[in-house]
Amino acid sequence: MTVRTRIAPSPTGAPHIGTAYIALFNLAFARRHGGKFILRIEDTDRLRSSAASETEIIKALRWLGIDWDEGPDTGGQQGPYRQSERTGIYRDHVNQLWDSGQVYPCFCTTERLQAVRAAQIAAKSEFQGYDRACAGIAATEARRRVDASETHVFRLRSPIDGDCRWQDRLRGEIVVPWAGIDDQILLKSDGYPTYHLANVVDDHAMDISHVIRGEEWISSTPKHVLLYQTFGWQPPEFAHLPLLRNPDRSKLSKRKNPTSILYYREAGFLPDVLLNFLGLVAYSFADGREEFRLTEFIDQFDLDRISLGGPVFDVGKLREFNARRLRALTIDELQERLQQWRLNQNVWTRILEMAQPRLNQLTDLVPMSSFLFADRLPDTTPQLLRQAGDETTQLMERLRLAQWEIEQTTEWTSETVRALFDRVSALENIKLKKLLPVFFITICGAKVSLPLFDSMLLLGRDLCLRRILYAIEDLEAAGCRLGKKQLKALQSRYRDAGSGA
RNA sequence: GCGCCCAUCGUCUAUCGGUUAGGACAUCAGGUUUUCAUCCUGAAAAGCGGGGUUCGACUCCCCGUGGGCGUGCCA
Repeated sequence: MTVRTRIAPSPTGAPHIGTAYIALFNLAFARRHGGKFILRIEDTDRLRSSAASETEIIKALRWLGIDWDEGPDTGGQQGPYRQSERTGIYRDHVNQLWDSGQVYPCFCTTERLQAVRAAQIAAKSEFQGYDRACAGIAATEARRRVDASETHVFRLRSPIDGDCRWQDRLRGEIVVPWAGIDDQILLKSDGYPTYHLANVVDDHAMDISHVIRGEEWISSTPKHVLLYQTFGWQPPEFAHLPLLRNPDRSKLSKRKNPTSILYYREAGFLPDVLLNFLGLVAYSFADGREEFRLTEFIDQFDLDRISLGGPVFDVGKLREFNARRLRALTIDELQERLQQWRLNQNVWTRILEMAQPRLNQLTDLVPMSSFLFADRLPDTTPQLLRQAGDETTQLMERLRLAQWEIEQTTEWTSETVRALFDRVSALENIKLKKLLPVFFITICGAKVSLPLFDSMLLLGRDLCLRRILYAIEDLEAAGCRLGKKQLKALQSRYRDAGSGA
């Protein structure tokens, strides 16, 4: 059997460090066994998916040195590799199951579903999920309503008793009672497939032999196993990797850690070090080696050596690995790395264009632009407090709004940066000019600096986001915490303004 | 609530029934260095609890406990 593995990111935001982690193990396993590694874009969420995010994910993975044999950008025999371009395939498969009665249209409204859910929670019902209200609608009646273009989804009939069992490569047999699994939606009312359908159909169509993915998928594996059964297909081998964790052991999240791969690039981490580090969480070499290149990782890779405890992503240890690698470089190599990063002619030209009108002596240049080459700035709290005066609540709110805005922005251009600050100033009902000093301090470290938006472009989205988060962190430590209610109110104000997703 | 997954130093981990429980990062102490950093040496630091199985359990089983994930027309 030919080994074929895949990484299947959803392009709904910044490229996530967890994607790289799962990708690395899939890549290594495929290469180790002379197989193929595939990139498939799971853009079935029409609302949240974006082409910009897909581009960023591809760029980020390539920056790390992760390469795939087939994918939306490289092509391949079993494409297309973007699920939005395969909707016809999913539709055909659902129709096939509809004909055989294993799938049925469901006409329940979102409101009814919410009500059912709320009632189940209120009644402390053991079963929580869809009540199968539409499962009993007569076939002819269902057909008629669908033909009449009544809004509907398609659901898969699931067993109501017995157990679903399968072998996980790393965890052995997993047994899940069917009773806890409801009739899953396969096709949404917009005609797009859900993850479950698209994933199974594509893994089969693309001859994926091993599904190596995050632990968060274990609980939906029965749905996938059921789909393979229903289609009469041989399921792939499953291996569920432990999830990366925050220091508090919750699932790695952007609120508590930098999770964007781009942050690590912008903040001066070497791609090979980051990849090396990712190969060390949840995994160890049989000979205890801790420093390695990708080729060495592949050569010795053994899927069964993965450990199952959820590893904390320790940025401190990553930094130390990065330091060691940096120090081991020759000066020429170091220069090369620096140029690849940000210290190059092109960037300097852009800086000079901004700096020239502000220069009195040549000596002004480097101090003036040093913030463009830093990760964390010296504590900006005193400056921010001075700027805010008594209005510290407002200050915190503005930082939060900017944070949320940046998190929503995947395209990072002068237009989008400008637009996000326009939205914040509209939301706060003040002029942009009045709003910006706070962000000059947060991003540039001083109220007086090089132009903010262009600086932000140079720094990159995720580093700017980090600086805002650093500022919030520091201010909170200084006692400027927004109350739970205040934060909630701000959130709903933000949502109502229509900026949020 | 229900279901599932997991459990060794603070953190990442080794150990696949018999070890003084090993390494790495962080921490601390000492040494080298014009400062600092590097570098070297050393120290402190762990088997969640309770039952079994066994001549012998970190290792296998069960029950607790703790953590995580899932329970979406998100993936």
